[in-house]
Order: sequence, then structure tokens, then C-alpha cells
Amino acid sequence: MKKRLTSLKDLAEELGISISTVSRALKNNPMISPELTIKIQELAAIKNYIPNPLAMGLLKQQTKMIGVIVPDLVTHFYSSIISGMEEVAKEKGYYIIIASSNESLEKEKESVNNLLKSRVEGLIVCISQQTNSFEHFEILIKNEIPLVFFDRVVESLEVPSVTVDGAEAAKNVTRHFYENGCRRIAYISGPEHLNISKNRKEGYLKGLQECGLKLIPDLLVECNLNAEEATLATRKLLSLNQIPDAIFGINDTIAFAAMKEIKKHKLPIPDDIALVGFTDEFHSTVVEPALTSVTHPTLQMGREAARLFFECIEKGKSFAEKLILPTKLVVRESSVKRLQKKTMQNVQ
Amino acid sequence: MKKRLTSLKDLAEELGISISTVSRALKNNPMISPELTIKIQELAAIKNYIPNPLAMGLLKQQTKMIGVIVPDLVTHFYSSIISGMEEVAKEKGYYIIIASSNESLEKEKESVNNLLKSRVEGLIVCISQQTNSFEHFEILIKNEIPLVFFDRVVESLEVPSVTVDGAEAAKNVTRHFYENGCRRIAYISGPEHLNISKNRKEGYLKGLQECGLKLIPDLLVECNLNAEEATLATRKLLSLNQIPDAIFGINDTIAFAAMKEIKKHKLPIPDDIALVGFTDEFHSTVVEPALTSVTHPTLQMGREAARLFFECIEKGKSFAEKLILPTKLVVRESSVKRLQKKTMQNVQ
DNA sequence: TTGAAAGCGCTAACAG
DNA sequence: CTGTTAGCGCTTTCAA
Repeated sequence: MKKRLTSLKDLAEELGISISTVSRALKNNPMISPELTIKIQELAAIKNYIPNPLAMGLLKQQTKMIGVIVPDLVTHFYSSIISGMEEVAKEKGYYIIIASSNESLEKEKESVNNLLKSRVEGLIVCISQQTNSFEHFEILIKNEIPLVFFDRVVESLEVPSVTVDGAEAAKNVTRHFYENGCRRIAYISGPEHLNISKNRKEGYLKGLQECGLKLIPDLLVECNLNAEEATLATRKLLSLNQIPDAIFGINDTIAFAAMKEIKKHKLPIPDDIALVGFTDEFHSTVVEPALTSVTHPTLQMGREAARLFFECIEKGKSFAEKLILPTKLVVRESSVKRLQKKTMQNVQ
Repeated sequence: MKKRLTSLKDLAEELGISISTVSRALKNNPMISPELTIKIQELAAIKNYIPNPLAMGLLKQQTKMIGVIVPDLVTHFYSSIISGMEEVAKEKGYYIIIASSNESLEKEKESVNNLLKSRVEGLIVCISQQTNSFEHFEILIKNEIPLVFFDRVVESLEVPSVTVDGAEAAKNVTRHFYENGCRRIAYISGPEHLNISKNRKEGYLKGLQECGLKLIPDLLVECNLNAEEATLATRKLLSLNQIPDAIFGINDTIAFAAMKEIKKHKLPIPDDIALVGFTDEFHSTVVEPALTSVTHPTLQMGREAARLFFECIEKGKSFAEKLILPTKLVVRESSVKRLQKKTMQNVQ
């Protein structure tokens, strides 16, 4: 293979003129005579000339590439955020290289290195659920390589970020359960060291408090953010002497797994157990019953993250804006009890 | 910003030696004395030296980047295929840039151009459902830019590809329905010009034939590959005088939408209508009842596609291997009728 | 065993 | 208006 594409030199030689003239003509520099300009541009079109970004990059010291690291690729949540980023990136003539950490710290570190090797100008990342050490990010900061976090952030680092108000959202979910007659509200949380876990748990506790319920320790379980662990967590909840009448999953993956397990126990949703998820995946409306969930402004999150990234490039290290976006509870069937009276008798 | 990273020159100057010596030492060239080599490598480590891929690319005329275009990003099917590609690419030191066509021909063309501009060495693509003109691919072929298709291919072009045996799979689905007592087997197909539509439809017809059923034209509907159209198609099927006792969706997205619509009509699945999808999305087991589907060897498809790509790079234009992989029918609840006898009475 | 120089494709400052 | 030249970072002859 190795078919060289047309270069400025090729065009210049073919026309018997200098490279710089060709270069100028192609950018419509007024110093070049109109006739020559046209002649050059025509030849360029015929020869299918595409400027070599490597040469440009070398010269200008920029690759026009942003590295994005997400915990996984198959979740609508991330895909949608990435779309938002691409939108903004494209406007600025930037490309995005996506890497997935698969929720693994090792793979995350590796991705950072790989992306750096391929000379992205900076990174936009949502940390993996395992991430509890941060040297790989500290190196970036030390070298003044632009870094932006979204959704899951490293709170101890002074880095711009886009997140949602998880505490507020979780509080509202808890209240929503309460208003639907639930009194034994369980919460399946994620790893404690993640900001999203911490915030949502805080909101859950606050919600209980505001509703005058006290925390039943058995109803607060922690698990890793995968379906298997969520299944186990749910099983644990369903094996309690007094089972919960509501379960709140820290995200939709957890909620889907919980739903499966609840069905396996032949417990009707929402009447015996109401269920709510978080992030509002596409499949929320496919499952039966449709899952109530907390929607995230994903496109906007992506756009804002990209915007912060470019600000970061312009303003340099001092920049560390932290953006917090609101969410909205979308009520579907999984959380609205038809038989509120029956449920009310279960009040503890 | 614009913090230049350490270059060979920086290292050379710091040690008061020549650039070429540094370059050689860093690749353990035996011509450099061991002491010097060690000294240089140590400094490189301290200074966090990373070779500049732009410079290398310019020199060697290769970017080590592969462009991948998929119809969408949020489907497990594509994500998983991409994982397979990345695996193989990584072994060869290549990176993947992903672009999504969003099932639009316009966006697909745009993606081809953008990826070319960013100088990927070639493309691996699954065409959009709208794609019915191919100039944007013909240009690639003319310029001898490596191109590989997967899943949905342009059959008129001599290009290496990885697909599955859709005809065989669809035939098996039809037989499976038959063996479960279904006699009015409907098929929701995709756009006629797509190879996957054509193959699967062919398999469906062959299956009917082998089972001694004749095609009921009303039961064969065509739609675009999105949930809305699938809903309409299903509605049409359910409004027939004699409704089908089985529906086969050309993919899982279609099947999910059909499932929703069937439920809306309060028709029990699978007893009144059996349902089978294609591609076996992750959520097949989340829906109720769990969806019978045709699994694809997605990881393998990705790996093979990448492998073909590299062969393409090595062997040049003449290479056009067409790989066809087998699938497997995974039977779940949505297609196994418990009340076969009752259903048998419905035989047309 | 090491250094000097050319060249990959391009832009921009400097000459003409 | 057009050409010449230097240089971005790197590898690779060719020279020493």
C-alpha cells in the first residue's frame, strides 16, 4: 500500500510554481493573483488534495484531538454525553478519541497513557468505579495538560468539572416514594469513594429525615456498579424479615437488575415494591413495568464538558470551574402504587 | 497553555550530545555505549519523554489510526464489535477513531471526509440504513485507502467484509416458530437495499417453504430500523383480520418495540404471539418475557474486521476476502408457547 | 561509537 | 504578487 496522498509539493511541481504560492492560494490569500488562485484550487480539487494534519500539528504543536475516557461505551448515558462533546468539538475543528476504562483502574491508567502517547491535547474523563488513586491525573495537572471531569469526579483535585445535583435528586426520589405510601425505603448505593455515591446517599438520608422516617440500616446496602452485585444486594434486601416496600437504585443498571430479582421472587412492582433508578437509560421504557428514573441532561453535560475543556486550553492551569446541573424525576409505572391503602397498612 | 512536551532535542541539549545519539539510545541501539544509553534513558524517564507521533507519522507516512463508522453508538452490538477491533488494533499499536452515522447517509459521508482529513490510514464501516449511494466509498477504493465493511456491506464493491449468515439464521428462527406451533409467522423486515434485510428475508421465505407454509403477504412488512416505525409496523400486523401468532423482528430494537406494542394490545407473549429478535442485545434478558434472539459473535466480528483491515494494508488493493460467521439462536421465554394445543387450533 | 544532514508536509517571516 | 528559507520532531543514511 502506502499510497502517498497529494501534497502541496505535488501541486507546486505540476504547475511549476513554488510551494508557498500554492499554500497561499489554497487559503485564498489576496496576494495571489485571482487567475493563479483559481488554477491552483482547481488542480487541488482534481487531485483530491487534503492538507496533512500531521504536518500542521507538528508545526503548530497541536493535534486537535481530545481524549475522552468513559467507564463503558454501551450505556446511553455516556454515548449521549459523547455526542454532546462531539458537537462542540466539531465546531472548533477538534476530534474526539474515545477510550473505555471498563470500570477498571488499571485500564483507566492505561488509557490515559495511550491517549497521551497519541498526543491528544487533553482529556475529558469520567473516572472508573475502582478509581481510588489519582497519580495518573496528577501527572496531567503537573504537566499542565488540560483535564476535565464529568459525572464522576476526583473531588480532591482542582480541575474543572460537570456534575449533576445528585443529593437533590435522591432526596426527591425519597420524597416521591414517601408520597406514594412507601415507608421502608431501601437504597442500593455504589462504592463509597465515588462522589456520585456519596451525594446520592446524602440525598437519600436527607429525604428520609424530611419525611420523618428514620434510617433502617438493613435497607441501605452498598454494591459495585454491576448487574451481578446488584442482584445479590437485592436478594439480600428481599431476604430480610421485613422486606422493603421501595427500592432506589443508584443507577438504572442496578435498578434493572433489582427488577429482575424482584420479579423472580414474584413480588409485584410497584405494589409490593416500588422501584426507581437513576440516569434514565433508553430501556427504562422497554422494561415492564416502565422504570421511574432521574433523567440527566446528558447532551448538555457533554457540551458543557467540551466547553470547559476549551476554556481550559485558553485560560490555562488556574481554571477550575465546577458546574452542577439539575436533573428531573420522570415518574413511570414502577413507582406509583395503585393500592396505596393496602400499602399504608405496612407503615412501620 | 501550549506546554511543549520534552523532545529529543531537549534531552540532547541537556546532555550535550547529538539528537541522533539520543534517538538511538532510546531504542537500545547497540552502537551506543551502555553507559551513555543508560544515562540517556534515565533522563528520558525523568523528563517524561514521549515520542511525538506526529513527527513519526510525518516521516513514516502513517498515523496508526483506523477510522470506524457505525450506525449508532448506543447499541451493544456495535460497542462490542468495536471492543474486538480495539483489541486487535492495540496489538499492532493502532488507535481507533469512532464516528457514528446515526443511520444517516449525509452524516456517513461527512464522517468519511472527516476521518480522511484526520488522516486515518483506512476505514472499517458498517453502512447506515439510508446508504444507497456509494461514491464516498468508491473514492476510497480509487485512492487505494484500505476499507473493510462489517455486518452491513455494499455488495457491489470489491471490498473485504465480515458478515453473519443471516439467511441461515432467519431460516432457523422460522423453523423454531413452526416447531412451537406457530403457523402465521410474521416478519418485520428492514430497508430492502440492505444486505442484512435481503439475507434475512430470504431465510424467512426459505424457512416458510421448508415448513410447508406459504407466504401470507400481509405478514411481511418492511420498515426502517427504528422504534417508531417498528411500532407502526406491529400495529399494522395486529390490526389484521387474522393476526399473526408469531413475529420475527429483523433486530432487537424492532423486537423491543414490537413487544411494547403487543403488550399494549394486551396480547400475551408468547402464548398469543411468539416473538424473536436478532443480534441479541444485552437488554434481551431485562424485558419481560425475556426475548429469544439470534446471538452474533460480536467480539469475533470486530477482531476479524480489524484483521482484514491489516491484511488490506499489507496486501493492497487486490485483497477482498469476504468472511461469513455463524450465529446461534438463543431461546428464551418470548418464543416458547406453553399452550401449544390451544395454538394448534389456529392453524390456518 | 557518535555526529551531521536530509527530508516527511506545512506555515510564516523575510526577500525579491 | 511570488519565491526562498527555516523549523516543528523524528529517523536514517552517510561521514567521521
